[in-house]
Amino acid sequence: MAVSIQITLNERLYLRDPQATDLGRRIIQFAILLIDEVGFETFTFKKLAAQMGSTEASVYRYFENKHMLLLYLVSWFWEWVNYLIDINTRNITDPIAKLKIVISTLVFASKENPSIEYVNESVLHRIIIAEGAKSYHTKSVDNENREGLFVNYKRLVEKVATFILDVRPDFAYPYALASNLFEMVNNHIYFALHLPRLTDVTVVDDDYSEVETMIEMFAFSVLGVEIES
Amino acid sequence: MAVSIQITLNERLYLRDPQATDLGRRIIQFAILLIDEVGFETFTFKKLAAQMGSTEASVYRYFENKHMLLLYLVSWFWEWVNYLIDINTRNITDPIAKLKIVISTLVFASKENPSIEYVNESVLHRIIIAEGAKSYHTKSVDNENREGLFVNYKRLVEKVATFILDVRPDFAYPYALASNLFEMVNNHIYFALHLPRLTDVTVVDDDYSEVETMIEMFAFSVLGVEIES
DNA sequence: TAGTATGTGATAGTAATACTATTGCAGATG
DNA sequence: CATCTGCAATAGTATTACTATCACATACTA
Repeated sequence: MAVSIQITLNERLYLRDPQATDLGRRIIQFAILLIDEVGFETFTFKKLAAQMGSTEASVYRYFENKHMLLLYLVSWFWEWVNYLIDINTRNITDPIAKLKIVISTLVFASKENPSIEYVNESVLHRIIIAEGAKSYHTKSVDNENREGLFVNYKRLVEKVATFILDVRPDFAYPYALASNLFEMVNNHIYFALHLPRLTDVTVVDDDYSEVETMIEMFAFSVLGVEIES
Repeated sequence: MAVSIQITLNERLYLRDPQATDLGRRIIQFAILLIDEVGFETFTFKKLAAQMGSTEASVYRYFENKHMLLLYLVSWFWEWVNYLIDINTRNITDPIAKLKIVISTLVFASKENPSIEYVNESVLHRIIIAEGAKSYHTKSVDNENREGLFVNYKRLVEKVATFILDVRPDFAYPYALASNLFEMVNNHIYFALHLPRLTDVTVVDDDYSEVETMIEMFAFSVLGVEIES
């Protein structure tokens, strides 16, 4: 069952709001599937239009180019994770428990329930893992950052940083630890699948629990907190 | 003064060995400068040839495409770091000291001495920081990994993993910690420069010492080792 | 010394990519 | 009834990512 979530994103990410029209939602839906299938570099608006039974020009009315579309998807994902973390930590007061929930939400994002019909969150998670870093590794980062195109991610990192400070108010690197948790989760899922000699964890049949255990161990030992297994 | 270092790389990275000819070395030299200047996505062999006063077709005789050229540069860089680590840890027996040297070598790689005339290591380091992740975030990772195109990086991670085990033989995640150190160094230098709200460190005038301090703190607290400042 | 392989430059050409512009039409809205 | 919105269709351009061929200089080889 689809819960009605309103994901609010920076208007500069798109030319026309894809959430507002049928074609827009189909663009999002098929873009996720196609990028996952062929990879971001070989993905083109022409191929996307062909898959959707629409035209290249129509897609260009929604997004300036494929990079903006990627930025949109990435922002959408982090805003969604942000929402999940809010829900999952509601009524939780213990800061350590909250941080554990953040980690498990990150790792198991794709398995969560509240969903939007036209977004396949599980496939989108794969895209974030494989292509997410490309969204900010460009010559235009500084301009795009100035225009607020990364706010969703930065806000999320900020939220986790405050959770970290709740655990240890004197910790010197709350933002770095927070962003590192995000990067590490994605990287080690990717490594486990493609470059296993760069990690110690394994992922079999979409079971990411080893990643969760490892990230917890890293996070809490950096924070000097003993956790029971 | 240029020390004669022989950097040995997988032959499948190139069509013709760029280290062996004058044109080849010029390709490497100018490619590093041009990628740094315009970014990898807008970099083309045509522009490179124009800069060098050569032709597109000549560049294509050395590298299959620009992705292979990036793989070459990345491999070259890690092999060079590997060499630096070997030199810097020679005669060091204390495992903690060795790990510290690894971290400072990583952070200050671009400032190191032994250099090769046609490679601007400092600019190359910037490329690795900004574009390095793109070398393995492609649909062809698995094939390229099978062909051994990532061995230099994997061997380096393996070496650091053994250093980590020297510090703490019972540590459960030596490879993950090692690869995370590499990723973290690059990420946080990049964040400090472009997305400062994702980190706590600052980089002013190419001074990466805050990054070094932070990475040391992370590494040794994960390993449960007290370090004096 | 003639012959051949190697490295490079020059030129040309193709298919795909990354767009932009214009027209026209159907359905909803005022 | 007029107009606005969303969308499809068509066309066209500049650039990208190659591939192929030929010519020429040098170097090594028989």
